[in-house]
Amino acid sequence: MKTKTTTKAAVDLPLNQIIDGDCIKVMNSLPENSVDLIFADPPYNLQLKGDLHRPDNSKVDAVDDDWDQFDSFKAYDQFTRAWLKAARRILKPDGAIWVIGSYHNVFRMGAELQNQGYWILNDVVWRKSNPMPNFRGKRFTNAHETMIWASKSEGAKYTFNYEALKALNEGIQMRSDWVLPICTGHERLKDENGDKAHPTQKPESLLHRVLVGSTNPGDVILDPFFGTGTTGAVAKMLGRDFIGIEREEAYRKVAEKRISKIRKFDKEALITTPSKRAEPRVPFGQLVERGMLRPGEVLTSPRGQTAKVRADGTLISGDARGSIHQVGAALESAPSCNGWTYWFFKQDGKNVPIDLLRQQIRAEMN
Amino acid sequence: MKTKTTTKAAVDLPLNQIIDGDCIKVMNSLPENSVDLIFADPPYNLQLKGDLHRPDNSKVDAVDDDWDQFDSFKAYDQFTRAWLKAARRILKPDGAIWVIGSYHNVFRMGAELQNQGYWILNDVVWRKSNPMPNFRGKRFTNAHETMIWASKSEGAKYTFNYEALKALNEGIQMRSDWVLPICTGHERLKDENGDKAHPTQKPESLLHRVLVGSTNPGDVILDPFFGTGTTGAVAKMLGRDFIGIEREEAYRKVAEKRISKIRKFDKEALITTPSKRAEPRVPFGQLVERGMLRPGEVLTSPRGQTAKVRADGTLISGDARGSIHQVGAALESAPSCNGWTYWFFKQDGKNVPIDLLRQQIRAEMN
DNA sequence: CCACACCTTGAATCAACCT
DNA sequence: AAGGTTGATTCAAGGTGTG
Repeated sequence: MKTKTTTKAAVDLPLNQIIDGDCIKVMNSLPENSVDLIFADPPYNLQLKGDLHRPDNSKVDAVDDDWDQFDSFKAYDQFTRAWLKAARRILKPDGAIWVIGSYHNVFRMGAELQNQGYWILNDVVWRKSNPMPNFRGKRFTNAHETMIWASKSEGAKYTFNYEALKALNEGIQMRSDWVLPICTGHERLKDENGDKAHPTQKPESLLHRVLVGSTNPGDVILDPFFGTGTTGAVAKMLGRDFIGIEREEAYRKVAEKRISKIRKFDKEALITTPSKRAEPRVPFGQLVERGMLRPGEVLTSPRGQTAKVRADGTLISGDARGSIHQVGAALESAPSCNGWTYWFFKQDGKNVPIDLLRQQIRAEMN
Repeated sequence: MKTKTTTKAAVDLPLNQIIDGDCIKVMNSLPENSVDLIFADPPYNLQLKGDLHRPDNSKVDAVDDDWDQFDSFKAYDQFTRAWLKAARRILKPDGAIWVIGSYHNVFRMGAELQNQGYWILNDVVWRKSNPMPNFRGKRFTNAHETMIWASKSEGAKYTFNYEALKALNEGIQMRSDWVLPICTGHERLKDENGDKAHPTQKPESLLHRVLVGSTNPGDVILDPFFGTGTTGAVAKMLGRDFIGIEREEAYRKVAEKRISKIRKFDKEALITTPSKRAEPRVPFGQLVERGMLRPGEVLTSPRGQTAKVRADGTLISGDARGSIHQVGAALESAPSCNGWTYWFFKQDGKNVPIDLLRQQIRAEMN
């Protein structure tokens, strides 16, 4: 662990409190070079138009809060510039910042970080294991959000707990893409009506990884858009100090109650063993995309049936078309069929089951 | 498949060629509103101390202090602005663009796309299954790159082959994170010394997914940073036309040789799963006219609601009367309802959805 | 008690066509 | 150009209820 310059000012910080007010004004009132890490989850400026309904006609509870409304990109940029500047002033020279966003706002934040002299260390993708689908089938499922990790300036001696992260990842170096579920179940805070207390509550697992990786016990972590306090809760668990800023009273109240119930972990409890993953699913289409099978290539079955591969990973055999499983089932007049073991392709003059190709892909993934 | 406006200019395009020159000048020499898709993999630059060229080909001085750093971003932004503007002019109104980059440049590209009026549809993460590790253990393994998919403007009718992508993904909606290996092995092009011919050759699997998903056969795809021609190679395989622009002769030569060896896939293999919207529209009244349903016949819903068919192809159920969709929506107090799948009729004592009759009519039409 | 079916929900720039 | 009509469209978790 590296030693850092401790400024005299640090002792005057309002630690482990949630401050009421506009984050820019509050940050400007704090001493410069005084916090170790900033985690910021600012409004995304979603610009949603009409209502969205699911295929079952239920209505999606969208983010339509006032705090997410901006008049233009120009207004949003001005806001971003101001809070990033205020944040940079209070960061210690070897401090760092994390910001999180979606394609609506993250490009503007990233560009402004660079403009102000922050030094980007990584962009990290939070891949959601259970995202909301795209109901109308008009785009790709929006299945990730992007975080940017940056030091205060180029050459700064930022904190990176390489070994701890490697341990979190079963002994393998931590990558820039993290698969984590969204915040649901008991962790999701509810208001007195039983509705979600905050529309965009982040999962504690996300903050856990951020704080274990880029802070040390005793560090001061500031969150200028505190919301219902995930940053504070995880900081407290992990033996770090936090400063929260939040202007909505309802959110502050929920956060205070939440954090008061948190107990700091025992030191030994800090390390968790992640569970083993199931075998990853490999879509047949990937064999086509990757050129392991060519569109137009003919597959054969044990009973001599044939089918032709199409560019989208479906098969065609006479009138039957569909997935490897569907076409196999149709040809056998069976209710179902495992296409992976049913279909063979020619390799060096021999018939080989396509499952062999799936095994190759799985081997590469590990 | 939707029909698009075909401009007269399209016939004059230099199709399936690699054009020598600066991409901005070349794009400016092409007719406006003429290409369906642009795929761009521009220089990732930024810290390329001295390697950066302005749009006029003048060289940017080496940088080491903050002021020059700012100058370097400024020059990169100027370059980005210029080529994105040239690209937008030649895009058809319903055309789209894909750009790919890393955290060094992608935030600046994304912000500029938005500034110019492009409408971001998704950011897509290419998650590399075999990235290069971070050897020093100072950061997260840089295991992904980011692509941005955007239409020319808000409200444009961009191409999205939802069903084909879903088929590629084994029947599950395609997400915004794609796991694909980097380009290695036989696919990786070598020069005469056996070294890699291009430092950042993209895998064909990546382009396969992009082109299957966002173009149709016969579409024109332009790549302003053609390199060794992955875009052209995959376009040719998939029965699309391409236009490549590349100013390095060595890359052009490698690309030409590569593409000449490509064979287009069979027509049958190129057909991908069509969207249901593309099927011909059948008015419900036709079922009545053709005697498949008789006026007075009673339809039922899954929840036991009933309605009577009238001679003009409308339904009546209590006070509700109107189309199959309107009456269904009224009975369910829903904002909308697909009457084809909501209503059932009796056939041989069994309840059958009326959509079956529509399918019979459609089958006759072919 | 378990197994299984069913219901709810999540930072969303989510329609196309005809009159 | 605006407004009305047709009709296409969802995945993974977690919680709840029933047999």
